[in-house]
Amino acid sequence: MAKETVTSTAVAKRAGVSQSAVSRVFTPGASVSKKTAEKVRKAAAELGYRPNRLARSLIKGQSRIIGLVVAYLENQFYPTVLEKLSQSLQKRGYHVLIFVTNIVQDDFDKILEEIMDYQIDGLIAASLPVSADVVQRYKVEGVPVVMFFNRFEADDTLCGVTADNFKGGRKVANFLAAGGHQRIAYLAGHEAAATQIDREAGFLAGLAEHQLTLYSRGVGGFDFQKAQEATRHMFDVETPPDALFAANDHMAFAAMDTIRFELGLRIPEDVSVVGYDDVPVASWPSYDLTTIHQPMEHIVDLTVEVLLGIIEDQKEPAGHISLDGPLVVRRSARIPDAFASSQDS
Amino acid sequence: MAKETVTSTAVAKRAGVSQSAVSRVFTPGASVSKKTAEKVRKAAAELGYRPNRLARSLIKGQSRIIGLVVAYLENQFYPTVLEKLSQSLQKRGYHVLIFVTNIVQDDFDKILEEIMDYQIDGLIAASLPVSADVVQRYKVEGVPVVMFFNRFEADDTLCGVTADNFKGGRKVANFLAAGGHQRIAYLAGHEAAATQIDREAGFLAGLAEHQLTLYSRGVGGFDFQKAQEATRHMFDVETPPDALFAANDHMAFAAMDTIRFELGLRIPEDVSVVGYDDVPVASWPSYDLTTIHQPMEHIVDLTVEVLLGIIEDQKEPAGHISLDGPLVVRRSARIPDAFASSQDS
DNA sequence: CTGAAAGCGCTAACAA
DNA sequence: TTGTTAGCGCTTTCAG
Repeated sequence: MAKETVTSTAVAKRAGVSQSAVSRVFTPGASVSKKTAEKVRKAAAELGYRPNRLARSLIKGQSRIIGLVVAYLENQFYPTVLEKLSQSLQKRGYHVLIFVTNIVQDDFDKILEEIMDYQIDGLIAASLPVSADVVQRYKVEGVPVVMFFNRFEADDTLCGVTADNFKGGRKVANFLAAGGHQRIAYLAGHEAAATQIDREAGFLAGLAEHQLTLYSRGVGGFDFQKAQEATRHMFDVETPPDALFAANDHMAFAAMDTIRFELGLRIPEDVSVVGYDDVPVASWPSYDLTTIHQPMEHIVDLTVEVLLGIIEDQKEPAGHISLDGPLVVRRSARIPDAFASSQDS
Repeated sequence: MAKETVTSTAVAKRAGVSQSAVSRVFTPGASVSKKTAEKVRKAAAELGYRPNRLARSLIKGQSRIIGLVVAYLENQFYPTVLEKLSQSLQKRGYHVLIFVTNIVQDDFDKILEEIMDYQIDGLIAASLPVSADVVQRYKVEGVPVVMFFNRFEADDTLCGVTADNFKGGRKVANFLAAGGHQRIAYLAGHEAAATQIDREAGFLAGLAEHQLTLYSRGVGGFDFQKAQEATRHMFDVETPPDALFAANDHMAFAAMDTIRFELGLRIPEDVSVVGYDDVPVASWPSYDLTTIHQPMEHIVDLTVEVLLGIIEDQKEPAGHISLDGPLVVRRSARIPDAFASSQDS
């Protein structure tokens, strides 16, 4: 019940050594004799002593806390990322202070300030539709920032790891073109979002390479309901699209449900649907969605590595790294012969 | 670039006041003259000063950090919970240090120690299949612990908020019985899990009230694939079940996919399926799952309230609170006349 | 290798 | 209302 803090001084007294001796025992590379260490360890164990990280942080000027700012947590994609990230960081002795934010700008600024107050050692920002300079400001304040699943402006001073959304979009275009589709539609995400912009750009570029243009375009804003509405709208025409590329899986599911259950069309016979992300649900039989796989584990690993590289080894930020992800061919879209055995494109 | 820490002393110097004056300006209920406050604010702004929370925490003995330990992050249910929780806490000036753990016991102990090192003000543990006494130990050390989505042993000293899983299970039994089902199967989760045990107990109790017994039982361990296998197994008999209650939605989806696409049975004509949780996907047209709704927001709110009550007002732990959740009637299960308009049971 | 002493940046009595 | 003075629990010189 009583929250009596066991301090290093208490341990020192009990072990019959100085307080600094205790400190040394709990400091990895310090020089202590075996005998002292033993005495101290014993006393510490008896008292249930554990060093106070806050006090240590205050001195060392580093907290071993990494701030994580995420928006869009409802996205099916994040849980796994969070898990990986947190575990990966834990393994290296860091912990994650999490901040969930809406997309509202001023919120974001306030949150960022709050984070900084914890003297975090680094910041990871995911999927923030934020102008680079907001983050920039904090980077200048001395806190390394790595972004991921994000978009990077021409600004080369920020570093980040991301999937190559442009390439991914183009892959989808190739795939759909190879499938002989004639009326290809695109279901866009949140217009300002990094991923949205790049995926669409890549997709359009890919179509152009095949002398194709977009048949129609709807905006789903990465939202299930909005995606459904947009789909209805795009298909409510004399000759509906024969293929649809959704900017992420979440919207692809929405579209598929609408196409099948409201419009009564068959997938992939009448319409091919392709998504982006390869979230777990994509492989569920009900959807069996053809989609671009995000090399998530790889992205997370790299993000951690880059960030800790900056923090611990003063390494220069690596700039933008973008990782390629394969097209996972399932059965929601017509399969061209060339892709018959699910290979990458 | 240079990470020069702006301290309160620097601000004091610039404002021409004492360092403690600066401190007071940034301490909510302190007495400072308007004039001083202004001077200090100005100087602080110019220097870009923000108080160092770590230093403050060291003195006050409280960090305004809440530890959150979660297992099973892959469950579709958590993202939303995390978001709500984090935002709710942020609003009250606390932040969340997150720890993701596997179900391995010794891992858990280590993690808990690490958390404590941050001098967290409170701990929220979600869905941990952990013996009460591990957490107990920490509670004794003076850190309030609230668990949620969890199970509570007879041990009444721990407090927690949870959905009333027993009642929920019984509701499902009533519903299925009212639907005239004769061969009712149950798809169990992780055998040791809190939710699993209570839901099944309630379900069986409910069946008994209607002179029914379980037709068959499979174990899916809250895992998609395992749930599919268990379903296959349960239905691979001469006369398969005509109703299936899955211990959570995730497994219900797995079961539905197997029932429809592998077994070629119709839902709900041939088999009724009911889940538990009411995750977002449950309302998607492909599944349209009848399920017990978890009053998640309510649970989260209450959890925060209880925890902060203990921390800030020294309130006595409230013991176990369990919240009732309604049955959401959709179309994955035959609808008895009595339930025709989707009401609670 | 070890103890003494000086802080890290801040809050909280205590006088003034 | 203010400045002065102790620390919070720990790390880190600096002598010894």
